[in-house]
Amino acid sequence: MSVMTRTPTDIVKRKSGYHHGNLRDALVGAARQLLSERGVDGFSLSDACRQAGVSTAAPYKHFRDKNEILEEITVQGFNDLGARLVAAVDQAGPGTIPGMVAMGHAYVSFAIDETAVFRLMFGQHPALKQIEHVSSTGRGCFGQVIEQVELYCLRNGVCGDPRAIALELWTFVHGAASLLIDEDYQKVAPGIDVQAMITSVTPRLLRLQVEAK
Amino acid sequence: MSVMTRTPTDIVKRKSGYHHGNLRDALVGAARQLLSERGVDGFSLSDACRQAGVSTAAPYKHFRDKNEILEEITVQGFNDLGARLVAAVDQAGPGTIPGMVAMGHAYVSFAIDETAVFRLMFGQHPALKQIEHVSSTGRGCFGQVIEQVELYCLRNGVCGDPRAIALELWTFVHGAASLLIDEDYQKVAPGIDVQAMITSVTPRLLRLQVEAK
DNA sequence: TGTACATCAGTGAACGCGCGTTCACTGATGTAC
DNA sequence: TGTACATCAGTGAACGCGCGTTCACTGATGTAC
Repeated sequence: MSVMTRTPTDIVKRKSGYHHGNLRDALVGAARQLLSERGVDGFSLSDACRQAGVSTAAPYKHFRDKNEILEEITVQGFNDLGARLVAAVDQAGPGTIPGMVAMGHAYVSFAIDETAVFRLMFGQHPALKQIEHVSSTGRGCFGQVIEQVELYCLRNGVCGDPRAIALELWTFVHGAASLLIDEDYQKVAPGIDVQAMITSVTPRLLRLQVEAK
Repeated sequence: MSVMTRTPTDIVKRKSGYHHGNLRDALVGAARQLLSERGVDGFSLSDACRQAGVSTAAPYKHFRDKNEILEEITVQGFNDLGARLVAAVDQAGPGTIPGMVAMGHAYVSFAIDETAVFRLMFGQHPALKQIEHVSSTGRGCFGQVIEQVELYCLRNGVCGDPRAIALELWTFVHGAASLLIDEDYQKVAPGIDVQAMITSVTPRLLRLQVEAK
């Protein structure tokens, strides 16, 4: 039965009918796919096994438990997001407003492309929050935003606290991403162009520290 | 056994040992409490029955299924939030910046006080989003924010589109609430004063439409 | 005021389900000789 | 090059669990007479 449901990809990955060859990665891949299809709550380890064409006991040769797979996916997510942010700002111009805007756009794009992983990273999965490996990766991810704001402040003589500005940008962009993927905008502003809103708001948030009060 | 776990409140609610008297409300109350203790995912209808001191079949005399209870709680949540927003702006001054700030503070306070319900209202519970009764209540809730922004714009001669400004305010404040209740700030800015951040950002978002570009 | 009866909010036992995890096992692989 | 063997990534059957929901039932309530 499992032979019949085996996809070409699986066959390539397998070295033989018995040993999978790369089950660890295959399971993470299957989990990511199911996560994005069914959402965090609809995801089960058993499904991931079925998808990978392997018995439900097999994962325990590679992972402590179900949470360890989610942990790995979450850490990968923070690394992916971080890479996307850096790539975006590097291309659009570090220390410039377009660079900051590009980071905001990249954040939202990531949330759209990897909705389930995004929810895992920032949503309420209490077990994951406590794992040092996960939260330190997340911290590093945010650190890159601060660096960029600092660079912007230096170059443009903005006097506000870069950390505070970074938190404001993050807050806005995270709100946009959340309301978008949770489909809350749809009720109220169906055709909203979130990326344009970010383009419009970012420069204001960046320079406001100057003219505030 | 269920007699032993009955709380004084339950006894007051009961008219006799057999008929509960007010089971519908009692179940909604129990569900809300369990929701806030254990979160949306940890909540089960069976637990709510246990809490109400009633068999697991009893709810089906009052609700179609589990989702109908969650639906009721969500609608209540939108009404509560709407009432809080109106009360806040009325007290602080309709059409003024302090009034708008007060609405933002009230939004975040609601998320803190009613975290689980907040997640139900805005998070990913696909079944609820499709129910017209739920989404129209949510729409009404946002409508009040727009009204306030319109009033502000009228009084202060702001030329931007009130709807767009309201969306920006909502986005920021929702991001703040989300990052706060999901404990994402803690990793990165443990002592952050979110309400102060809203106080600081709101006036800027409100007048920015003027000086944009 | 007292009795017969319809109503319907409760009971409690049972159901099928899918889950995460464990267990003793099997068989492919790669290494030592 | 060929064989013996240790390793360990897989199997598949089973487990206990709690869930949402259904079922025939029971007994308290309120109404009609």
